[in-house]
Amino acid sequence: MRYHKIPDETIKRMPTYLRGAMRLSEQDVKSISSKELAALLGVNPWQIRKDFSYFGEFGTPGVGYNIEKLLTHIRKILKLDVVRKAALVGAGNLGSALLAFPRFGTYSLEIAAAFDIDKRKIGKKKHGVLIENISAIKTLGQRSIDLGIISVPRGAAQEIADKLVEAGIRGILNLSPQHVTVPKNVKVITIDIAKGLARLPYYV
Amino acid sequence: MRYHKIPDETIKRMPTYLRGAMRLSEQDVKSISSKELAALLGVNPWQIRKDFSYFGEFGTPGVGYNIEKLLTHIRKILKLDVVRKAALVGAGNLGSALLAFPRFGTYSLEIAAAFDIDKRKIGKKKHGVLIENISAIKTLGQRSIDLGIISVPRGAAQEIADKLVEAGIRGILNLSPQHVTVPKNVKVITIDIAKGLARLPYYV
DNA sequence: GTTTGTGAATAGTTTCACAGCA
DNA sequence: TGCTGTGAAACTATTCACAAAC
Repeated sequence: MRYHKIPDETIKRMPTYLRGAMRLSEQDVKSISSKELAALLGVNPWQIRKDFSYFGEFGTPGVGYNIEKLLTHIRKILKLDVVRKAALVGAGNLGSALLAFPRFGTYSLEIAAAFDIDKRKIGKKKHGVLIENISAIKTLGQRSIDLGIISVPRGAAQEIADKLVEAGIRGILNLSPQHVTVPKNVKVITIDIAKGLARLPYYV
Repeated sequence: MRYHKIPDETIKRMPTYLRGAMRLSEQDVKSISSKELAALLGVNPWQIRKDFSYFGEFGTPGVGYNIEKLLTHIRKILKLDVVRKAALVGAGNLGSALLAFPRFGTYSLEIAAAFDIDKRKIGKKKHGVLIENISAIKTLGQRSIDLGIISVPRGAAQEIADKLVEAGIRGILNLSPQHVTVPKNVKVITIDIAKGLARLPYYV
């Protein structure tokens, strides 16, 4: 394909394709057609082909996509070809659940630091990660951690976002139901679980 | 506005507007302009006006939107004007975190039942909700619970979805990283937290 | 003067259909 | 024959600009 801006929707689907490729790799599958991969992931075959085509040709007509090649490509595209370290802020119920998440490893992601305001938690380990004082966020710059996860109550979200930005964080996963304002060189992705559930009755 | 199909993207934004209106109501604000509401929520004013316009005229030119009217309208649109009961399946780390979630109440949502496969958890209460045996899912139909939340490991997701559908559940929030197939009269919304984080390095 | 509601213009995304390659 | 890659068409959503309402 010539030159094209890559649709954001395509980027949103790439982790799904990565996960699919990982699964197939574990099962020692060597290659797969867009049709089979589509069935596995619950999407359309032409959508997969179009998405992949934005990044150049990596399939073989008549055969399909080589799994190992797919893995390498997608990891490079998503910049997940090296382990990415993230800092978790807020080790409450949701935060603790994230520390125990086995899924991050699939994407070469690692929660390398955790922070909380609660003195009873600070200094203790949760799922192998030491809980540090919020004030230590400023040391993140020297620890090659450039992603942040906000799982604090709504009222504290903006303040934490500011601290993370100041510490040199470049991407934030915001799990609070609060819009946070950041400089435009920092990317924020907000996921509000309650909002997902709130949308369901409409369709029922 | 004449007749128009409502964009799904509009529906996705409605819970955000509802949350904003709730906050303003608590602060005893009586009315707000699209511009002010937009600033509060981090969206565009014309987007808000367009979204609202799909449901008829509920603003006053020169003044703005009446908060109480807004609340009533959005709740009715999202069918959140009555309390909606949901069943949680999987009371592990993430599931337990959801049981403690204060946010669901904001949207008139209530986790009214919880199920797990682990015998040590069954019969005990977590955050006020009794953990029942997975086999009791079939009783949901008689308990006026028509929403389900799946927070079980990937491998069990489809099986749980099937059980929920069989019990008469109409909407499912799937928090596992697994595509689930359901009859087309059932709506599934999948939220994969790890996928959100996995997308961040791309933008960094 | 201020702010809504909305047709029209623009932008973005998905789907199709098929040429071209293995 | 089977499957990819991709322009073009169809569809969906966002942004604009301004008439009408307060």
